[in-house]
Amino acid sequence: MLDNTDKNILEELSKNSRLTMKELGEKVHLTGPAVSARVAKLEDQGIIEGYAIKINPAKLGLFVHAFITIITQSTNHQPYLSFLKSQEQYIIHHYKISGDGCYLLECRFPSNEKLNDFLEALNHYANYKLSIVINEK
Amino acid sequence: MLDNTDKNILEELSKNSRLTMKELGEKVHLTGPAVSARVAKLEDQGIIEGYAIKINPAKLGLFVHAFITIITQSTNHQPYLSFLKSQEQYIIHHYKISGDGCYLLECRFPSNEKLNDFLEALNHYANYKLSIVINEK
DNA sequence: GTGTTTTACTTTATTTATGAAAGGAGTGCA
DNA sequence: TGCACTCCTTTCATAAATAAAGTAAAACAC
Repeated sequence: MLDNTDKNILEELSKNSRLTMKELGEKVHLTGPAVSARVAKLEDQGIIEGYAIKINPAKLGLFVHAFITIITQSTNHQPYLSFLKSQEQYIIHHYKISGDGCYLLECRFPSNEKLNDFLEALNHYANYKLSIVINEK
Repeated sequence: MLDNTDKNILEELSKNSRLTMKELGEKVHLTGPAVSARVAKLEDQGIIEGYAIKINPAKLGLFVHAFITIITQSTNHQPYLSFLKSQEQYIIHHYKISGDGCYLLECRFPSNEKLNDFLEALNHYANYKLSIVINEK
């Protein structure tokens, strides 16, 4: 399905998706139009879903990175889900999981105070276990 | 530090980082050169760290998305860390955390079989708790 | 209040990249 | 051998990026 050139294209675009087609072509030993056609194909196949930027969260004042495992008390998750919708600003990802909880939240907060506020509000809807990220890697 | 135009720029680039500066300019009501200068500034400030692609993992055959909480037995984490380095293909993120474990791993595997192989190997170095992602959101 | 500097922008002109079209090389197949 | 298909290159018209110059408004010194 994907040959080595395609894999190289994905790798180069992962590192820098704003390469020009000419630059990308040079990296994978193709001309601009050739690599452009391949990228279009990868988009059509849905392998490339989109193009995004990497933002430094600390520079935006988001200093606290937390994972919160949710254990809902009630079988009706709707109140919890509605609450979450009101807190979208802090939520990066929200996964439904099997294992030690019902959901896993990945969040970023400006401060421990805001995290504390969030947890107090959350506690009306669910129990939780908190993990704070100290470091990546 | 950031005005509304900058926030709009970050939002638009998060949705599509391959916009031309001319298109981006139209969205935030600036000319190409003006928005180009702002983006360059955001890069210099380290707010924009880079440009990446969103890849559909399932289309690359990565069907199993898992979070693994690591509880190391020994105080010497080095064997575990070396083991991880040999398994880089599966690791998306590796966080050092406070809370219910020492580390949190975010991984993607082609299949439950590969996940099982990974866990059996992992078990020589650490205890773990496994959460498998059923769904995002 | 006046003159100066700074900042952020627009306009213009040159350079560079994109994208469409045509053509060629290699592969599979009847 | 001849045909169809895929994937590529080359060429060229169009569009975008970028550098440079000029403008307008705000900040500041005196």
